[in-house]
Amino acid sequence: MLHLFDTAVGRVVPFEPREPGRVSMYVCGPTVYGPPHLGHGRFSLVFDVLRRYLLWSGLEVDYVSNITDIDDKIINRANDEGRDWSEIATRCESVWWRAMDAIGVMRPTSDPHATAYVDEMVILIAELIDRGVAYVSADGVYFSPAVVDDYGLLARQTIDSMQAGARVEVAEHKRSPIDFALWKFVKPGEPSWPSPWGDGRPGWHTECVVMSLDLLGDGFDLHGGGQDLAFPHHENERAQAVAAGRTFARHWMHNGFVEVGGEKMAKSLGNFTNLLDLVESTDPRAYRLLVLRAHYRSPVEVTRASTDDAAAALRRLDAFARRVASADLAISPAVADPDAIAEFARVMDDDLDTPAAIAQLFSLVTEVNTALDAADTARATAAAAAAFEICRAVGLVLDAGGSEIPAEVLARAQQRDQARAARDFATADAIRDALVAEGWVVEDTAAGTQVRPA
RNA sequence: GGCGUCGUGGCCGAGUGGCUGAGGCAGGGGCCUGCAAAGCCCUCCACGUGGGUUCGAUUCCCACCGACGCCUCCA
Repeated sequence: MLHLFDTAVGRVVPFEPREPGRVSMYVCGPTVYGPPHLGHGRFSLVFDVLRRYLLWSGLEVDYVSNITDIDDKIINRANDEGRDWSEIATRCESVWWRAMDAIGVMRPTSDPHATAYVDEMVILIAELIDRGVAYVSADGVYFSPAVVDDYGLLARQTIDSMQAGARVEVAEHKRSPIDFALWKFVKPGEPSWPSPWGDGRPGWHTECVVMSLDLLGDGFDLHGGGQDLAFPHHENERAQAVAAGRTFARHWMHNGFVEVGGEKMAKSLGNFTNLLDLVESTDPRAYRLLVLRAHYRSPVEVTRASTDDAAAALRRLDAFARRVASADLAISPAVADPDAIAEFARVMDDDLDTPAAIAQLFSLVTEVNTALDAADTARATAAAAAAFEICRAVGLVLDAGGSEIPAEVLARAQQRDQARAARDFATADAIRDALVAEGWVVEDTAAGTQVRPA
């Protein structure tokens, strides 16, 4: 059975779905006001891997990930650029999906938008006011988290110790520094929606509460996101749900940061790499491999050197895939080495130990290569099938070649084989040198000269 | 100030109270090859510092040094 670290209890615990055989998960998606960066890419990959592993394990997965399409940052950018806020949101959202597709992240089962849930948010806010845990102030409606007994659960801090913090500003309209806005009254030039307390727009933390509960129901299985979302965002979501008498997420999962030069990558720090820039400058699969090689809770350093390193590792996997393809083995999930599959499941079930799984994958590659060298087809087939199962479970797509090679190039490869057969190595080498100079990788195999793009 | 994480070889990055330590990349040697490439085999290189607990610590505890994160912008 899968075990995951639960932020709410601070340790690895069994992950038991509310409904056997079916997992409901909610992953906090982006606020669409700018290009996605590597940090967005990481959380998307981490939860994509979890989702695929659950699917691979035979479970159904309801995967909800929101698009925050109304927010201060969107409005600010719209004002800066003299555009409509919705235009910013729409454009950034399309860039978001392009980036997700590029790194091979499965589309969510549903992708609710905050603006489509304003009515539901108003209902929740009214409920919180009725219960006396939220109040109307001069500039909006605020929530008092102090009423929630275990507030600070996800922050792993008590309210008192948080208030000792120097950064907490006492906004003039709040009763307590830790209170947060559920509803912000409209200011000139801002988009707004009607509410019983005045026109305005929702605060950030409310949307995820209504959307997750609406689409996944009370007591859904897992709520996740980047570590910086644990507090305040998730803490505040949870506080609202609890205060409204609802049962919220059963399990909380947060992934570690992407770092650059040992420092967190963040838009606010201005040290971010645009996700699309990364996938355009290197093999997009390299980022997935890089993320898989680190444990999801550890920070991962992403530099040109580390992506190049991952790309090089990928070349070994692709070479393996090509070799298996040309060996014409009868590969299917059914013939996968059961011991290898059991070992893979064992390490993945241990808090998603993808580094161990990747290590195992490379061991299987070596095993297959050795078996093929020894013409041990049975061994090679079982190990290769297991390796492909691992790849499938973590969403790693290997390239077994098969791309279109121009007939003219194939003709020259044939000429080279003829020259080699005639032991005319000068001609053979000249042909190879010419092909290499044109950007082809040339390899000799039992089946003759093989050519593929470099 | 409060809370917390981390410090592993040339690089990335796992892991463990003792059989000495995943994996990848890079480096060296060998096998294979007409020569290469790919592949296989072997190999160099590590547990921040100082104490403590222990028969034994890289792994547990304490201190220190250093890095980083959260304390309502943040994936």
